[in-house]
Amino acid sequence: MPEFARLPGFRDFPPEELGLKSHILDAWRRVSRRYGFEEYDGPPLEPLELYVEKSGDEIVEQLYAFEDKGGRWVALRPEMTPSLARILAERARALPKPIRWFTAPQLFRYERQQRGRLREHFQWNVDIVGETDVAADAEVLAVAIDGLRELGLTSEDFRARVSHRGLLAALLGRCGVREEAVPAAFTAIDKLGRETGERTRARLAEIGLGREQLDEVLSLFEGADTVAIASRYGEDAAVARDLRSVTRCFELLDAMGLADYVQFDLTIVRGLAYYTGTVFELFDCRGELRAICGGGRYDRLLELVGGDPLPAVGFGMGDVVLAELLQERRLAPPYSRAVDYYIVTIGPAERPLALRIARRLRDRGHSVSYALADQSVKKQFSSANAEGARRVVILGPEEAAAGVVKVRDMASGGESTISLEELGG
RNA sequence: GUGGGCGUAGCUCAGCUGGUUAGAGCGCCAGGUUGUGGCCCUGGAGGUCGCCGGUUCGAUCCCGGUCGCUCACCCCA
Repeated sequence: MPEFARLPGFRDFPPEELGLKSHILDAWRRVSRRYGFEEYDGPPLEPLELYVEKSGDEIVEQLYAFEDKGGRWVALRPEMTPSLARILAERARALPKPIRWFTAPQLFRYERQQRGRLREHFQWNVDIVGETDVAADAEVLAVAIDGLRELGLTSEDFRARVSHRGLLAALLGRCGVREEAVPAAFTAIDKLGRETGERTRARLAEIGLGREQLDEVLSLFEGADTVAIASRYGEDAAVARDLRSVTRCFELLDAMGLADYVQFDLTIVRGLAYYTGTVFELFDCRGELRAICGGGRYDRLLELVGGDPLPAVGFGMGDVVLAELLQERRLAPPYSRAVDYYIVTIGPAERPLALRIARRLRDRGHSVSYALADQSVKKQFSSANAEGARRVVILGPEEAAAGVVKVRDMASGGESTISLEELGG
């Protein structure tokens, strides 16, 4: 087979494959700009240190890292947020707040590939920096939702599940979970629904929860909505504060007409350590695919990377799972080629004139193709058809002598004779 | 990193419990004469049957290893 095979987990994008990816990235960019976000980018290769302490163990274990010829340890970027943090550390002070930035970089991870998870993908990142108000949380959620709506998906297809880490931590505290045990409890809760109830109970028991505490913790996730939580734990100041934030977030999304797309779900935790407040994930409604999108508020990260303290909220959405969902719902655009004109010459004598005509058409912005080698007229028409030509310009000795060309409309088959001046302007 | 399934032309797949020149459809290329596409007809190219080794008189078919793909686990950006 091929002597030079593709690296595992990497994709080729021949034209018929590139179409879907471009469709997705184009939609992302349109929606970003519609919300007033500006695009940025950074280097695909970064110093390894940028990730080793900020990104958490899982990411570091899966880094594509190596030593370069200058003896520097470098890594292909596995996520964009550290680069964003560095860029902002340099210039955030001079930027008007809030900062609305987006990007769609190609990211890399060294991990065995599986469905929806390759070693390389394109990830849409949208962030609002410099705004603590929960309106910013609602805003980025709306961008994520609109990104999917722009591609034809509806509330029948996907849903955003929204939670709040501060709220969950406060509730766990009320249930008797010690502060140092909260991260472990987060991990256990994150797995709710993905593994058996016994397994979760065992995990929670391991961190020192007694039977009653355990039952109370689990009851938090059994259909507990914001109203139920408020009535039961509302007297707790931290719970009340974060609950107000969550409630307001839903009110804002409702006002934006997106209530059908969001639901409160305390089991959403997210793996990354740096999230501080709102966290959310977008899933397909059938639950067949892994999360389409994940994000949240990370108010401490930018100062950890060496900048000023700056609150931030954002999300990442990958192209791989999304492409699968679009294909399943038959929302992927069909592959097609198209060219405005294909010039057919009857004989080699007409080629110079054909090239002059092509020049004029292209200068006016039309796309033009033609056979590069002399071929039969039949073959040229066949190629015109294969290339999706809307019109064919036919140029033979008779036309050349008369200073005209024949133009055939490929869809209707109708032909007309027009002068060279008329065609070339 | 762990485990399961798969690996035959560019693509989708056949190949009857191992037996001589490995097939089909689609795609591609060339024709169906002299200035016209999509349909149709004819022909052609293209495979060391992923790779290495073993069993056997003989292996695409059985066994082992390896690589790749894939699904799940782990974990999740």
